[in-house]
Amino acid sequence: MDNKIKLRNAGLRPTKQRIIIADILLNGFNRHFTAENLQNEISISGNKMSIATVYNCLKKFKNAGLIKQVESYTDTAIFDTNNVSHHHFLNEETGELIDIDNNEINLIKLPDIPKGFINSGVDVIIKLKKNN
Amino acid sequence: MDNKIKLRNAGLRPTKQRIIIADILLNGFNRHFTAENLQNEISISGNKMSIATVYNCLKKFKNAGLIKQVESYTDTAIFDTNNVSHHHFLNEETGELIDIDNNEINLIKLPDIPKGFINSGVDVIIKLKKNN
DNA sequence: CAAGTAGTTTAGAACCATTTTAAAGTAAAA
DNA sequence: TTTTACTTTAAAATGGTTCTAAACTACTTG
Ligand SMILES: [Mn+2]
Ligand SMILES: [Mn+2]
Ligand SMILES: [Zn+2]
Ligand SMILES: [Zn+2]
Repeated sequence: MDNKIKLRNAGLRPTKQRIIIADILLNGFNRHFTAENLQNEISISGNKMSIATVYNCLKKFKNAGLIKQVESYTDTAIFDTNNVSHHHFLNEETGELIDIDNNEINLIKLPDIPKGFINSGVDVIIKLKKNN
Repeated sequence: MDNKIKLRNAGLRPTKQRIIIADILLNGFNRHFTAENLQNEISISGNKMSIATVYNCLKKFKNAGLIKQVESYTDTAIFDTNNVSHHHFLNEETGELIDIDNNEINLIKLPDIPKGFINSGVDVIIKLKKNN
């Protein structure tokens, strides 16, 4: 595999562990996974890796732009006295949320809903950063 | 306060603790907060409540429709081999995510961005539930 | 190649938000 | 009033993630 080279190009040392992970992840098929998912696949591939290393590698891969992490917006549970359906601005610096009325947003084009499912709600988050 | 009545109408027993929380939360001003935020405000109001009770009450309030919880989509960190900006379907039953290309979604109307900030990215999550 | 050094891996501990446990307390029902 | 179901609580448990610090390994320099 040229995953060794992919790692080098990304500015990462091609360690044994990183190559194992690159072989699993960087094969052209996109997927979502947790650290634990990945550790299991590493086991299945006949290797063994500490969970700390799995997290370390994922962080490096992410910072190098090889993968992304799905944004979560909230480390801790956030409650909201506004119990009407609405969207949010997210101040990326502070984590503060600001309500957006549903009628302030208009989604003109929606993707086809996967067969067998129905749209049960759309959430829009507009991230904010300071203007200069 | 008629918060005792509000609680009754919501099908909740108006305990001392629930009334303290209702007095803080259900005053007509909307806000976002964590369990810890609320516990602090309870202290400031001259009362004392265990964190377990704060969580218990928030869960009850939520199930009764008095407040909402901001959705987080992920209890655990989810990584994504698709490192191009994109949106997601969320299977609410399983937590599974499915990619949506950015060009599959068109936001025709956006709210005014708060003064001093710029839009640094929009995330759309379309929740899915089983059809029938 | 050495030898040095900077970066990496690891087991295990720590962290911390949230949930569970189980016992004591309280509100509503009978 | 007595009973029953529900609620509160301190403390322990849980579980994902990060930290610690020691062993290891990839790269650099001579
Ligand atoms: Mn932590
Ligand atoms: Mn947990
Ligand atoms: Zn809100
Ligand atoms: Zn994705």
